[in-house]
Amino acid sequence: MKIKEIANKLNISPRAIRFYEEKGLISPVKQEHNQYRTFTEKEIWRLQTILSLREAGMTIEDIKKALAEVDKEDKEELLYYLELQRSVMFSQWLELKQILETTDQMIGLMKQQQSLDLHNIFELAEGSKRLRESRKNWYDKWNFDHKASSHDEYVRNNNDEYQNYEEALDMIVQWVSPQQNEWGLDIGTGTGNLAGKFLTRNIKMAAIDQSKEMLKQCRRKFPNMETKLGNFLAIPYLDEDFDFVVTSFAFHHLTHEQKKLALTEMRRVLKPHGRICIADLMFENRKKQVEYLQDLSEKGMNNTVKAIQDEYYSILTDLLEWFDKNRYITKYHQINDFLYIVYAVPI
DNA sequence: TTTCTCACA
DNA sequence: TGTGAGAA
Repeated sequence: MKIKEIANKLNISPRAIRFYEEKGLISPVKQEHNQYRTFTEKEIWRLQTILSLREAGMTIEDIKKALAEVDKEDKEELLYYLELQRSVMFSQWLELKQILETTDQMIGLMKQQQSLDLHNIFELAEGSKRLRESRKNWYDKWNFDHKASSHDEYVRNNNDEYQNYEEALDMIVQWVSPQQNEWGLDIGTGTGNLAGKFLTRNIKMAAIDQSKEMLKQCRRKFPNMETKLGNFLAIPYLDEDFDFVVTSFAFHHLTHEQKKLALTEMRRVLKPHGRICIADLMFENRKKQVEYLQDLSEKGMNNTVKAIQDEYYSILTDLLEWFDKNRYITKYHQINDFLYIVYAVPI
């Protein structure tokens, strides 16, 4: 088939088809004598795929990568690209939503004061910008993709960071004690251990993680769990979706600023009565953190100091304060030196 | 008709 | 991320 025929068939310009070729997405054979391109069924299918992915908002470069996976017939990798795409779109949606909110607040201010209070508006804009950057600045410096295959074993054998692991997970299930028809979300699920505990109690669960390799393991262990690529700062679900949100041993990977954003995100995807349960490594308060780090550096354990600073352990009192401000009733329990479990129910 | 190239938004 | 014009 010649270029105009498929152009008509697919409702695009011949020019666009040549453009896709130029970008390396397709490579139709050219006839010897006149250099006309000829297209086979396979190429039409490929073009259709390109158009669909384009429709889904993928850039040419991303489509190129995705098509490479199609060529390799790697279903899982293609799925990953689609999910990655979805999570990117979700972040963009959240950003737009946030800009909308900021604008609404500005409109509100204008109406209230009948004049431009530049200072207020500047603060709003700054706040919005900070949130956006906070989202953008997240990256996986711990390389969880790399750790995925040995993660479960590491957890079992690590009596430091993952001390009382099973106990903590069981306690979350117990504290949340979900009803049969409820639906929960596990953020930073890793290989799905926490979500799995709910699932085996016949509770419908969604599990998200930013690492595709972790999710692979998770799907292998729990084939009927819903899994999605995503993170704390852009939870890939619509508003008011879940009855409860849980997370274990993951919250400390966020900076303090990002933690607040994450809590706001959790509240967004929760139904109004939705509850939150977090098990993680924390300091009881800021004073204890300072003292502990001082103590360590006096002992010359600078590596440990750095490790703890890098992991941004939560401050229990900060967390409780946020919940209090946002009208939650909380209870918490200290499991060991650093491991706490916090449970929050809206008033 | 189609191809290619250059410029343009 | 495409499009338009013009020459071959």
